[in-house]
Amino acid sequence: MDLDIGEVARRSGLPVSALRYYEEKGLIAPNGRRGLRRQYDAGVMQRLALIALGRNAGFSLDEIGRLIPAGPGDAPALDRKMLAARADELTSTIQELTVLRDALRHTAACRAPSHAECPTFMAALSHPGRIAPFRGKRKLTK
Amino acid sequence: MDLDIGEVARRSGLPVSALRYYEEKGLIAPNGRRGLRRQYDAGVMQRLALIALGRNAGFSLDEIGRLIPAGPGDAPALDRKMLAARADELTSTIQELTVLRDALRHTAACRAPSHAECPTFMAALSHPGRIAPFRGKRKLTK
DNA sequence: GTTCCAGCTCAAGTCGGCTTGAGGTCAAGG
DNA sequence: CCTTGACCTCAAGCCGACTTGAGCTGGAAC
Repeated sequence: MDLDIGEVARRSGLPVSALRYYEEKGLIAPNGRRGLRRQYDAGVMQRLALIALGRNAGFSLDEIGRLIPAGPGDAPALDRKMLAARADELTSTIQELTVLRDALRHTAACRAPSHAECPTFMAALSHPGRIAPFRGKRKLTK
Repeated sequence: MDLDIGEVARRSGLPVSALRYYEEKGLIAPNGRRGLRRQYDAGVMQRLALIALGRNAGFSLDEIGRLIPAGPGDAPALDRKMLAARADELTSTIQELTVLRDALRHTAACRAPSHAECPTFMAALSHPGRIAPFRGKRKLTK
């Protein structure tokens, strides 16, 4: 029992335009068509979940495409190396965010007359190498 | 002893084009000009550090502009409420990323013949509400 | 049999954060 | 004097991930 694109949109929370876009990018594909209409089988939902997972992990759609080629017989074949690498990156991202959050929290709470006089704040400011933005493609996710 | 834009670029790691762009957005301003050339005082470095901090925390340049108006006498006046709110958001972002990283790591290591047979993987997939992308402006930072 | 609705295609637009390019200015050095 | 190099302005372009709009189709309901 196949699903109309609208139904997939409803179930996934993604706009139909995004679904068509994903198709264009080769991330999903309808089972076939009924007339003009794309018909999806229920498995697409899992694939979308997987894509979302990837997006949340900071992969671009192109990377996701490389990461989860539709394996033969529909089980996505994941690239374990890429996953492990991203896991490591996430670890350092998490680390940075944690430092940042603590600094933010402290700064918000700190009652020094001027932030310039708060050592925690100043320490966060002079944290080495933090001025130039990440040059990576990490995005998380908009 | 004032700095040329090129010197600021060198010290901060930011391209000059980005510095001019920041100026256009009202985030930094030269001390004055010598001929046509912008001259910055050393304090700009701290301000850039602050901006970088904000970007890393996921604020847009516009938000940063609102967050750190150049206080009277050059000490930036931070909006403590906004900071606290973002700290809370960071906490949940961190939480999500941690779950994700663990799932990734596990998936990479897992030797089940197909990922479909790995319960950890499947659990990550069906984690509720994770399909639709965040609609916020969070970006982290590119 | 016409009015709808959901779907279709293709091209163009949007947004943030810059970058790039063309063309101009200016001080210092050979 | 003329070149070089660092800077200047302004307009346009770029990237990813979609969205929007115009104009079309095809089945179903009245």
